[in-house]
Amino acid sequence: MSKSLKIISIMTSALSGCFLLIRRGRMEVRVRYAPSPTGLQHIGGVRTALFNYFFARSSGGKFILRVEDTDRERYSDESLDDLYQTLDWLGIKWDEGPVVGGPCGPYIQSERFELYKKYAEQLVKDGKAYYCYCSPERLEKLRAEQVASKSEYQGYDRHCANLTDEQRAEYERQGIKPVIRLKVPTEGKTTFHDILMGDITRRNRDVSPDPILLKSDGFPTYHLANVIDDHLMGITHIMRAQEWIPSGPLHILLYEAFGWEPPVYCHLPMVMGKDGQKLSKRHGSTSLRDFREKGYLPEAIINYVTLVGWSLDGSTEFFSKEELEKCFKIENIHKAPGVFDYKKLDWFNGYYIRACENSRLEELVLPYLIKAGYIGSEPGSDELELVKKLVPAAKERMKVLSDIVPLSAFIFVDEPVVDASVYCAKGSDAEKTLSALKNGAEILLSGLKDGKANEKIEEELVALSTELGVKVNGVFQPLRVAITNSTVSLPLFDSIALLGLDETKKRIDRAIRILEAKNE
RNA sequence: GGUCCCUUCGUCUAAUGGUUAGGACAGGAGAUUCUCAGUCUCUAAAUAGGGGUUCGAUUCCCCUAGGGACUACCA
Repeated sequence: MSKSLKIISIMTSALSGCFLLIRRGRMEVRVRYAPSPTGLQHIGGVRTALFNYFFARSSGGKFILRVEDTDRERYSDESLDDLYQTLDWLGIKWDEGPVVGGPCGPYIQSERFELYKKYAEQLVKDGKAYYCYCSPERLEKLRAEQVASKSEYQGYDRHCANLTDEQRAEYERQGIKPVIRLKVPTEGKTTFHDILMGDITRRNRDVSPDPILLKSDGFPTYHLANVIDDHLMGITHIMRAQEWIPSGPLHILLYEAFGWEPPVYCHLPMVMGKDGQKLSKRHGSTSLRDFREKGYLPEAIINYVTLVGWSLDGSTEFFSKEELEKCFKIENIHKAPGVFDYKKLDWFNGYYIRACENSRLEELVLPYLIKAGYIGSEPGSDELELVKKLVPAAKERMKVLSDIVPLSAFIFVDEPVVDASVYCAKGSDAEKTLSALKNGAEILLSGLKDGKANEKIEEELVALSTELGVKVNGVFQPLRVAITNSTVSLPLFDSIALLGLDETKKRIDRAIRILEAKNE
């Protein structure tokens, strides 16, 4: 297909898309998530995606994914992969966009390359924009001077706003590739409406003067591509982070220059770190990949992230994706920025892990055990059996899936505690500890061999503690340290079941030897 | 510097003119006859400050303070 044909097809498909909207009688909600694939998907972006997605679903509209890959300097394939993977992992499906297509495609801006140029040139023809030949060096110098002089007026000095034909021809002869800049009016003011914030007005003289629409490489800047695509794709509501508020008036100016009706705006409160600054790497993990790798569940991320800057009624905490698809309301979005609380996310994640079906949890936990080298990369049936026993015992102790590794380490890595004092519980002494270990082992091992119920054995151990004149833990602690090599562990009977009787006996005998050597 | 936005417990938030200002996380105390976790109970903790309007302001208006964002051939 030739380039011009392709443009025509884009334009007509956009038209038919719009026609579809109108034909439904009532204006259908169409929102979009339009990330730039220049890095990994992070919490802030995902929250924007979620809000758009839930708003679309709850209002019976369409959720569109658009890839804004106009910055070829920072673009990476990895980022694009990560975008798809992340949305897929979260279970967010887009109605129109890359891969699935749609009536307003293509949905990847680099594939619409020629389109933007055409619109930008039209603006020049209409006298709404102009070619600028200023070098980056000159602009850099200009900026440095403005900063140094603390000038109230900052930005481009409109050096090329009124070039004569001769001047232009001369620049062209020199082979300078121009950019196209929008003529921002110096008089008057521009207002846009935000659902949350109300009307936001800015004097045109305060709008950053004459922003670049088309770069010298022929790619559009964000402002141009964004406005054109939002219009052609029939976007009705723009939900994006509040950091975009300052460019709102500029976008309105662009819509006016084109003679288009601007959509409704809804600027989302930002997600901050503990120090009140925009959330970033130095606050902790921000990329979804990080969270996925550490073992956060998608339902926990969705639940918690949605609750930063949104609430249903102030008391409902747990929301499934499906529930949010029904009850999400744009009016319940907050104005004020919110701090991302890692602890609360942990709490949600622990909750969702506990709510998880054991069979699913077994599968989720497997990669972590494999990565730790605890089980083979293709686990055998005995290994799977072990995991099956491990999961219910470890489940309510996990905040993230990777917690399975420290919780189960005692099974796979045997590093005995050689410090005798560790075996001794508070209120006990070396002699009683050794005695508790010996007698306790006897009760435990023979009881288990005879198939006695755990509760029965536990009773006998408690009786032993009374006999020795120590607290219950005075009996359990030496056994626990002997068996799990730690004062903190899974419950004793679970630990033994995971280890097997032979290994348990071996470890207890060893501990007895350690304590005896010490007591001599 | 300029422009714009924001302001209820430490954190996420509920209450929009009349409540002992509610819930949750985190914190503290206790219970659960094994540690840890979990669960349960209890507890401490807020309307940024100052002016108005009003019989009455968390809620409406103004000012101040604090915080944030933007001010690129990045989005």
